[in-house]
Amino acid sequence: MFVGVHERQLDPKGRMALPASFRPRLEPRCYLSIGRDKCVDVLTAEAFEEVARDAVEKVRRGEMDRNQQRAIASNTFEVVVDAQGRINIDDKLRQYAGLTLNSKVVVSGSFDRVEIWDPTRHERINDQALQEIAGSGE
Amino acid sequence: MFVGVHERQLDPKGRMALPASFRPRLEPRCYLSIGRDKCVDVLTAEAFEEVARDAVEKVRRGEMDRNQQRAIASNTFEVVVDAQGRINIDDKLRQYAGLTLNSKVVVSGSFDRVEIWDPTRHERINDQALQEIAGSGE
DNA sequence: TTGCTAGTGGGGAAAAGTGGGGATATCGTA
DNA sequence: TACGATATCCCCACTTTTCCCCACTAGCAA
Repeated sequence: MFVGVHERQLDPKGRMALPASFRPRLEPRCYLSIGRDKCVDVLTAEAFEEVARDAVEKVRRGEMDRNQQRAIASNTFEVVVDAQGRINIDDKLRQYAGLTLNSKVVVSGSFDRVEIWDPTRHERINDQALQEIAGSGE
Repeated sequence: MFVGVHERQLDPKGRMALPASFRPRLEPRCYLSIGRDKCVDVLTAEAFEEVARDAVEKVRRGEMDRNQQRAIASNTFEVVVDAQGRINIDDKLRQYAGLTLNSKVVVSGSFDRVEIWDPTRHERINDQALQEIAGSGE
Protein backbone atom coordinates (compact mmCIF):
# COMPACT_ATOMS: atom_id res chain seq x y z
CA MET A 1 0.00 0.00 0.00
CA PHE A 2 1.62 3.25 -1.11
CA VAL A 3 0.61 6.28 0.95
CA GLY A 4 2.04 9.65 1.82
CA VAL A 5 3.52 12.48 -0.18
CA HIS A 6 7.14 13.59 -0.52
CA GLU A 7 8.83 16.50 -2.24
CA ARG A 8 11.95 15.69 -4.22
CA GLN A 9 14.52 17.45 -6.33
CA LEU A 10 14.88 16.32 -9.93
CA ASP A 11 18.64 16.56 -10.36
CA PRO A 12 20.47 17.89 -13.45
CA LYS A 13 20.80 14.36 -14.79
CA GLY A 14 17.09 13.56 -14.57
CA ARG A 15 17.45 11.41 -11.50
CA MET A 16 15.10 11.36 -8.54
CA ALA A 17 15.48 9.67 -5.14
CA LEU A 18 12.55 7.42 -4.27
CA PRO A 19 11.10 7.93 -0.80
CA ALA A 20 12.79 5.36 1.42
CA SER A 21 9.48 3.86 2.48
CA PHE A 22 8.61 3.00 -1.14
CA ARG A 23 11.95 1.48 -2.06
CA PRO A 24 11.61 -2.08 -0.82
CA ARG A 25 8.68 -2.67 -3.14
CA LEU A 26 10.20 -0.91 -6.16
CA GLU A 27 13.68 -2.43 -5.97
CA PRO A 28 15.53 -3.72 -7.79
CA ARG A 29 13.52 -2.54 -10.80
CA CYS A 30 10.15 -1.01 -11.53
CA TYR A 31 8.21 0.49 -14.42
CA LEU A 32 7.58 4.13 -15.25
CA SER A 33 4.62 4.91 -17.45
CA ILE A 34 2.27 7.67 -18.48
CA GLY A 35 -0.39 8.14 -15.82
CA ARG A 36 -3.84 9.67 -15.97
CA ASP A 37 -4.16 13.43 -15.71
CA LYS A 38 -0.57 14.07 -16.81
CA CYS A 39 1.45 12.46 -14.09
CA VAL A 40 4.08 9.74 -14.25
CA ASP A 41 3.01 6.36 -12.87
CA VAL A 42 5.50 4.23 -11.01
CA LEU A 43 4.43 0.60 -10.81
CA THR A 44 6.00 -2.39 -9.17
CA ALA A 45 7.26 -5.00 -11.60
CA GLU A 46 4.42 -7.33 -10.57
CA ALA A 47 1.74 -4.66 -10.97
CA PHE A 48 2.95 -3.63 -14.39
CA GLU A 49 3.20 -7.15 -15.67
CA GLU A 50 -0.39 -7.57 -14.60
CA VAL A 51 -1.37 -4.42 -16.52
CA ALA A 52 0.46 -5.68 -19.59
CA ARG A 53 -1.19 -9.10 -19.53
CA ASP A 54 -4.52 -7.42 -19.08
CA ALA A 55 -3.98 -5.13 -22.07
CA VAL A 56 -2.99 -8.02 -24.33
CA GLU A 57 -6.11 -9.89 -23.26
CA LYS A 58 -8.37 -6.94 -23.91
CA VAL A 59 -6.99 -6.35 -27.38
CA ARG A 60 -7.47 -10.00 -28.19
CA ARG A 61 -11.11 -9.83 -27.10
CA GLY A 62 -11.57 -6.61 -29.05
CA GLU A 63 -12.20 -4.57 -25.93
CA MET A 64 -9.21 -2.32 -26.45
CA ASP A 65 -7.90 -0.45 -29.44
CA ARG A 66 -4.59 -1.82 -30.65
CA ASN A 67 -3.14 1.65 -30.89
CA GLN A 68 -3.84 2.26 -27.23
CA GLN A 69 -1.88 -0.83 -26.36
CA ARG A 70 0.96 0.45 -28.52
CA ALA A 71 0.86 3.84 -26.84
CA ILE A 72 1.05 2.36 -23.36
CA ALA A 73 3.87 0.02 -24.30
CA SER A 74 5.96 2.58 -26.09
CA ASN A 75 5.63 5.13 -23.31
CA THR A 76 6.63 2.75 -20.56
CA PHE A 77 10.18 2.32 -19.34
CA GLU A 78 11.72 -0.33 -17.18
CA VAL A 79 14.10 1.35 -14.76
CA VAL A 80 16.66 0.08 -12.31
CA VAL A 81 16.96 1.66 -8.88
CA ASP A 82 20.57 2.70 -8.29
CA ALA A 83 22.63 2.15 -5.15
CA GLN A 84 21.40 5.50 -3.76
CA GLY A 85 17.74 4.59 -4.25
CA ARG A 86 17.30 6.79 -7.31
CA ILE A 87 15.59 6.27 -10.66
CA ASN A 88 16.04 7.97 -14.00
CA ILE A 89 12.97 9.62 -15.46
CA ASP A 90 13.10 9.49 -19.24
CA ASP A 91 12.77 12.68 -21.22
CA LYS A 92 9.52 11.47 -22.83
CA LEU A 93 7.86 11.05 -19.46
CA ARG A 94 9.21 14.33 -18.12
CA GLN A 95 7.69 16.16 -21.03
CA TYR A 96 4.38 14.35 -20.66
CA ALA A 97 4.10 15.31 -17.00
CA GLY A 98 5.65 18.75 -17.36
CA LEU A 99 8.63 18.02 -15.13
CA THR A 100 11.75 20.14 -15.54
CA LEU A 101 15.33 19.27 -14.65
CA ASN A 102 16.77 20.88 -11.53
CA SER A 103 13.38 21.57 -9.98
CA LYS A 104 11.01 20.12 -7.44
CA VAL A 105 8.62 17.27 -8.07
CA VAL A 106 5.99 15.67 -5.85
CA VAL A 107 6.07 11.94 -5.26
CA SER A 108 2.71 10.72 -4.10
CA GLY A 109 1.40 7.35 -2.98
CA SER A 110 -1.89 6.29 -4.50
CA PHE A 111 -2.48 2.94 -2.82
CA ASP A 112 -1.74 0.59 -5.71
CA ARG A 113 0.85 2.82 -7.39
CA VAL A 114 3.17 5.77 -6.95
CA GLU A 115 2.69 8.95 -8.95
CA ILE A 116 5.15 11.71 -9.81
CA TRP A 117 3.71 15.19 -10.30
CA ASP A 118 4.62 18.70 -11.17
CA PRO A 119 4.16 20.45 -7.79
CA THR A 120 1.78 23.12 -9.06
CA ARG A 121 -0.47 20.66 -10.79
CA HIS A 122 -0.51 18.36 -7.78
CA GLU A 123 -1.38 21.16 -5.40
CA ARG A 124 -4.32 22.12 -7.56
CA ILE A 125 -5.95 18.70 -7.67
CA ASN A 126 -5.11 18.01 -4.03
CA ASP A 127 -6.57 21.22 -2.64
CA GLN A 128 -9.78 20.74 -4.51
CA ALA A 129 -10.25 17.16 -3.41
CA LEU A 130 -9.31 18.07 0.17
CA GLN A 131 -12.05 20.65 0.38
CA GLU A 132 -14.58 18.11 -0.76
CA ILE A 133 -13.41 15.67 1.90
CA ALA A 134 -12.88 18.09 4.77
CA GLY A 135 -16.49 19.15 4.77
CA SER A 136 -17.50 22.25 6.63
CA GLY A 137 -14.66 22.35 9.17
CA GLU A 138 -14.79 26.10 8.57
CA MET B 1 -13.75 0.47 20.69
CA PHE B 2 -12.00 3.78 21.29
CA VAL B 3 -13.63 6.06 23.88
CA GLY B 4 -12.55 8.84 26.20
CA VAL B 5 -10.62 12.04 25.73
CA HIS B 6 -7.04 12.95 26.68
CA GLU B 7 -4.98 16.10 26.53
CA ARG B 8 -1.44 15.76 25.23
CA GLN B 9 1.59 17.90 24.50
CA LEU B 10 2.86 18.01 20.92
CA ASP B 11 6.63 18.08 21.45
CA PRO B 12 9.15 20.20 19.48
CA LYS B 13 9.77 17.33 17.09
CA GLY B 14 6.12 16.78 16.23
CA ARG B 15 5.74 13.72 18.41
CA MET B 16 2.76 12.87 20.56
CA ALA B 17 2.32 10.14 23.17
CA LEU B 18 -0.70 7.93 22.53
CA PRO B 19 -2.97 7.37 25.52
CA ALA B 20 -1.80 4.12 27.07
CA SER B 21 -5.24 2.56 26.74
CA PHE B 22 -5.23 3.02 22.96
CA ARG B 23 -1.74 1.66 22.37
CA PRO B 24 -2.32 -2.07 22.18
CA ARG B 25 -4.59 -1.66 19.17
CA LEU B 26 -2.38 0.88 17.40
CA GLU B 27 0.96 -0.86 17.88
CA PRO B 28 3.24 -1.63 16.23
CA ARG B 29 2.04 0.65 13.42
CA CYS B 30 -1.05 2.57 12.46
CA TYR B 31 -2.20 5.11 9.88
CA LEU B 32 -2.68 8.85 10.27
CA SER B 33 -5.00 10.51 7.81
CA ILE B 34 -7.07 13.60 7.22
CA GLY B 35 -10.36 13.38 9.08
CA ARG B 36 -13.63 15.16 8.50
CA ASP B 37 -14.04 18.63 9.96
CA LYS B 38 -10.31 19.25 10.07
CA CYS B 39 -9.04 16.75 12.56
CA VAL B 40 -6.41 14.04 12.20
CA ASP B 41 -7.73 10.48 12.06
CA VAL B 42 -5.77 7.66 13.60
CA LEU B 43 -6.78 4.28 12.23
CA THR B 44 -5.64 0.80 13.03
CA ALA B 45 -3.72 -0.89 10.24
CA GLU B 46 -6.61 -3.26 9.56
CA ALA B 47 -9.18 -0.47 9.43
CA PHE B 48 -7.17 1.63 7.04
CA GLU B 49 -6.31 -1.19 4.70
CA GLU B 50 -10.02 -1.83 4.42
CA VAL B 51 -10.61 1.83 3.55
CA ALA B 52 -7.86 1.69 0.92
CA ARG B 53 -9.13 -1.47 -0.75
CA ASP B 54 -12.59 0.02 -0.82
CA ALA B 55 -11.36 3.22 -2.46
CA VAL B 56 -9.45 1.38 -5.18
CA GLU B 57 -12.53 -0.71 -5.92
CA LYS B 58 -14.82 2.31 -6.08
CA VAL B 59 -12.54 4.16 -8.46
CA ARG B 60 -12.36 1.10 -10.68
CA ARG B 61 -16.14 0.94 -10.79
CA GLY B 62 -16.35 4.67 -11.46
CA GLU B 63 -18.12 5.37 -8.18
CA MET B 64 -15.38 7.58 -6.81
CA ASP B 65 -13.45 10.47 -8.28
CA ARG B 66 -9.84 9.56 -8.98
CA ASN B 67 -8.63 12.77 -7.39
CA GLN B 68 -10.35 11.93 -4.14
CA GLN B 69 -8.50 8.64 -3.99
CA ARG B 70 -5.30 10.54 -4.64
CA ALA B 71 -6.06 13.04 -1.90
CA ILE B 72 -6.79 10.34 0.66
CA ALA B 73 -3.69 8.35 -0.23
CA SER B 74 -1.31 11.27 -0.37
CA ASN B 75 -2.57 12.73 2.89
CA THR B 76 -2.21 9.48 4.79
CA PHE B 77 0.94 8.38 6.56
CA GLU B 78 1.93 5.05 7.96
CA VAL B 79 3.54 5.61 11.33
CA VAL B 80 5.42 3.37 13.71
CA VAL B 81 4.79 3.70 17.42
CA ASP B 82 8.12 4.20 19.19
CA ALA B 83 9.35 2.53 22.36
CA GLN B 84 7.78 5.34 24.42
CA GLY B 85 4.37 4.89 22.82
CA ARG B 86 4.68 8.00 20.65
CA ILE B 87 3.83 8.73 17.04
CA ASN B 88 5.09 11.39 14.68
CA ILE B 89 2.47 13.70 13.19
CA ASP B 90 3.58 14.81 9.74
CA ASP B 91 3.73 18.49 8.97
CA LYS B 92 1.04 18.14 6.27
CA LEU B 93 -1.43 16.74 8.79
CA ARG B 94 -0.54 19.28 11.45
CA GLN B 95 -1.28 22.08 9.04
CA TYR B 96 -4.55 20.51 7.95
CA ALA B 97 -5.78 20.21 11.53
CA GLY B 98 -4.24 23.45 12.75
CA LEU B 99 -1.94 21.81 15.28
CA THR B 100 1.18 23.69 16.36
CA LEU B 101 4.43 22.31 17.73
CA ASN B 102 5.04 22.68 21.46
CA SER B 103 1.36 23.08 22.31
CA LYS B 104 -1.57 21.06 23.55
CA VAL B 105 -3.72 18.77 21.45
CA VAL B 106 -6.81 16.75 22.28
CA VAL B 107 -6.84 13.02 21.59
CA SER B 108 -10.35 11.73 21.39
CA GLY B 109 -11.79 8.25 20.98
CA SER B 110 -14.52 8.00 18.38
CA PHE B 111 -15.50 4.31 18.54
CA ASP B 112 -13.92 2.98 15.35
CA ARG B 113 -11.07 5.49 15.26
CA VAL B 114 -9.04 7.96 17.27
CA GLU B 115 -9.08 11.65 16.42
CA ILE B 116 -6.54 14.36 17.17
CA TRP B 117 -7.85 17.91 17.53
CA ASP B 118 -6.79 21.44 18.12
CA PRO B 119 -8.14 22.06 21.65
CA THR B 120 -10.11 25.19 20.77
CA ARG B 121 -11.82 23.61 17.81
CA HIS B 122 -12.60 20.48 19.78
CA GLU B 123 -14.14 22.41 22.62
CA ARG B 124 -16.40 24.26 20.21
CA ILE B 125 -17.82 21.19 18.48
CA ASN B 126 -18.03 19.29 21.74
CA ASP B 127 -20.01 21.99 23.57
CA GLN B 128 -22.41 22.33 20.72
CA ALA B 129 -23.04 18.60 20.47
CA LEU B 130 -23.44 18.34 24.22
CA GLN B 131 -26.21 20.92 24.22
CA GLU B 132 -28.02 19.15 21.41
CA ILE B 133 -27.86 15.86 23.28
CA ALA B 134 -28.82 17.29 26.65
CA GLY B 135 -31.96 18.81 25.18
CA SER B 136 -33.84 21.54 27.02
CA GLY B 137 -33.30 20.12 30.50
CA GLU B 138 -33.12 23.75 31.66
C1' DT C 1 9.01 5.76 50.98
C1' DT C 2 9.63 2.82 47.27
C1' DG C 3 8.47 0.91 42.92
C1' DC C 4 5.95 1.17 38.73
C1' DT C 5 3.78 3.33 34.77
C1' DA C 6 2.85 7.28 31.90
C1' DG C 7 4.35 11.29 29.72
C1' DT C 8 8.16 14.48 28.17
C1' DG C 9 12.66 16.13 26.54
C1' DG C 10 16.99 15.78 24.25
C1' DG C 11 21.58 13.88 22.27
C1' DG C 12 24.01 10.93 19.19
C1' DA C 13 24.21 7.38 15.69
C1' DA C 14 22.44 5.99 11.46
C1' DA C 15 19.98 6.67 7.34
C1' DA C 16 18.18 9.52 3.63
C1' DG C 17 18.79 12.89 0.12
C1' DT C 18 21.79 15.37 -3.03
C1' DG C 19 25.69 16.61 -5.93
C1' DG C 20 29.43 15.49 -8.65
C1' DG C 21 33.64 12.94 -10.65
C1' DG C 22 35.49 9.49 -13.39
C1' DA C 23 35.34 5.09 -15.97
C1' DT C 24 32.98 2.90 -19.68
C1' DA C 25 30.16 2.69 -23.59
C1' DT C 26 28.07 4.84 -27.82
C1' DC C 27 27.98 7.47 -31.76
C1' DG C 28 29.59 10.39 -35.51
C1' DT C 29 33.19 11.71 -38.43
C1' DA C 30 37.45 11.89 -40.69
C1' DT D 1 39.73 1.98 -38.51
C1' DA D 2 41.05 5.58 -35.49
C1' DC D 3 39.81 9.33 -32.94
C1' DG D 4 37.14 12.76 -30.51
C1' DA D 5 32.79 14.20 -28.59
C1' DT D 6 28.84 12.90 -26.04
C1' DA D 7 26.07 10.31 -23.09
C1' DT D 8 25.43 6.80 -19.49
C1' DC D 9 26.33 4.46 -15.50
C1' DC D 10 28.50 3.61 -11.15
C1' DC D 11 30.61 5.01 -7.25
C1' DC D 12 32.13 8.33 -3.66
C1' DA D 13 31.37 12.13 -0.49
C1' DC D 14 28.92 15.69 1.86
C1' DT D 15 24.83 17.54 4.35
C1' DT D 16 20.59 17.17 6.55
C1' DT D 17 17.06 14.77 8.70
C1' DT D 18 15.22 11.04 11.17
C1' DC D 19 14.96 7.78 14.54
C1' DC D 20 16.48 5.20 18.39
C1' DC D 21 17.81 5.27 22.88
C1' DC D 22 18.55 7.16 27.45
C1' DA D 23 17.21 10.07 31.19
C1' DC D 24 14.11 12.85 33.95
C1' DT D 25 9.63 13.97 36.20
C1' DA D 26 4.95 13.34 37.88
C1' DG D 27 1.36 10.60 39.63
C1' DC D 28 -0.45 6.53 41.64
C1' DA D 29 -0.34 2.36 44.46
C1' DA D 30 1.54 -0.81 47.63
